[in-house]
Amino acid sequence: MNYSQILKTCPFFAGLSDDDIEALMGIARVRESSRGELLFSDGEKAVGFFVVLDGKVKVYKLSPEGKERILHIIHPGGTFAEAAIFADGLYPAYAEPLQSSKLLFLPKEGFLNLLMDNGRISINMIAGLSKFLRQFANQIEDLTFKDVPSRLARYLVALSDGVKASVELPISKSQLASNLGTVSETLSRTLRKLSEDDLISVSGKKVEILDFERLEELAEKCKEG
Amino acid sequence: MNYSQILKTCPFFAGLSDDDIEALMGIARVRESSRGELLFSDGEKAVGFFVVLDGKVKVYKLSPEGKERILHIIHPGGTFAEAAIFADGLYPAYAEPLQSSKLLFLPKEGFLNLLMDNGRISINMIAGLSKFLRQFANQIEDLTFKDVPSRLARYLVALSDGVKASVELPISKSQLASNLGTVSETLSRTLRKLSEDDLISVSGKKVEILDFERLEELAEKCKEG
DNA sequence: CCTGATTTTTGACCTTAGTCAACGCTTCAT
DNA sequence: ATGAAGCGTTGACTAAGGTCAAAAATCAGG
Repeated sequence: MNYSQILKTCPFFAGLSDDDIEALMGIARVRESSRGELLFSDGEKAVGFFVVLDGKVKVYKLSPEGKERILHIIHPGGTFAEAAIFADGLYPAYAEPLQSSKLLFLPKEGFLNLLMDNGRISINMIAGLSKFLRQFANQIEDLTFKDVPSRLARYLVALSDGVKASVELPISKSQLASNLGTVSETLSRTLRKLSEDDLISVSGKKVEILDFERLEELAEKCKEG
Repeated sequence: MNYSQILKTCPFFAGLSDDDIEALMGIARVRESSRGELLFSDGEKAVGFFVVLDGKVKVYKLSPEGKERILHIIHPGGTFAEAAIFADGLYPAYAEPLQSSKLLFLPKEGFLNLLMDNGRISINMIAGLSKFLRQFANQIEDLTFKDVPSRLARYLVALSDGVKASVELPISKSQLASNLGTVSETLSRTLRKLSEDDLISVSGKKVEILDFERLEELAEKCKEG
């Protein structure tokens, strides 16, 4: 199977010429990793970054008590730890697959050389980082301005793409809780509350959106708003 | 006065050759702006980004009720909105000087062209974005794991550089509250509590650190930890 | 040195959401 | 089948911190 094809579909490498892709593949290594296997730890020296070809990876921080806070969930086509090989050369969090995954590993050395003389790749990388930055700014905004019901509503609206009436949660509810900055108990209660208000109906991982209008309204709403 | 000299001292443009700097200056425009003057708004089309030469600029989000949450405070040498000209081409927040400031404006068009064929500038930019990303990840971590006293302690420790026994708050207390993700009332109470515990002593913007040891401990500590 | 404006502090109150603990439901391996 | 382990749900309790309102302190002009 041809990994170059997969690379081309991934936003991080969009718009690259065949030569560029070939250059990238020249330094990349494929790596298979199974659920729960630690890819790297917070504070570890960063030797390269990853592209998810298949599967799902969580990137998370750990509190001293061992409670985890998920920063992102990376789906196929996404990259992670690309910021680490710059900043201070240390991985900033933990990473581990949520299921068996196929990854592409890009070693720091080779990649930096490539960047030096390929403006296209650099600009893509910059654009990708900018998007992350945007996401994080939104998360911070949410954490300060929105309560759990709003954050959940926003998540569901985003997941539904503004159209689908029925969505499937791509991750477990406790993972979702961690990603929304809350705990599973609260998420559970909140899902129930939204159900009781006839905004959604939940059965397992399947969530029906009953009242898109009001759900979106809730997503926009702020604390005490 | 020579702005090139200032550019060279600023991390974003570190390590650039004189030619690079000259190229940058060729496309840059100097702009003076006074306290409270809106530089750009959330959602506005991004036509370029800024370097702070002198003064101080706040970048913030607004809740629908008009409450502001400060995302960063930019000091001289710092840049802002550089992510905006990529991501989706819109400014992601509001920006306005906290005092009369002198800024350098880099227009999007010219800057992108420069990036295309200057690997050094690209890599610097990538490194800068990575650092922001790191900061944001830390903020998210803090908001989920740490309570207000810890966040304040961390802020003070950072401000003191681990040495100075006495620090001067560079911004007003209500601005600081917003930056720490809380409100001025809570910040006020927290400062008082830390004073009563003899960790610090406050008078106006001047904060004496009385017990560095315990303050650092508090900064590390987590909710219920 | 007043005076009006802004910032900071304080007090009383109340809501959100986290903790702890218990229990139901699956799934999987022995 | 039967524990064992993991996830999800529920209830009772608690505390951190936000809101509102008002006093106190600080600052800037005239």
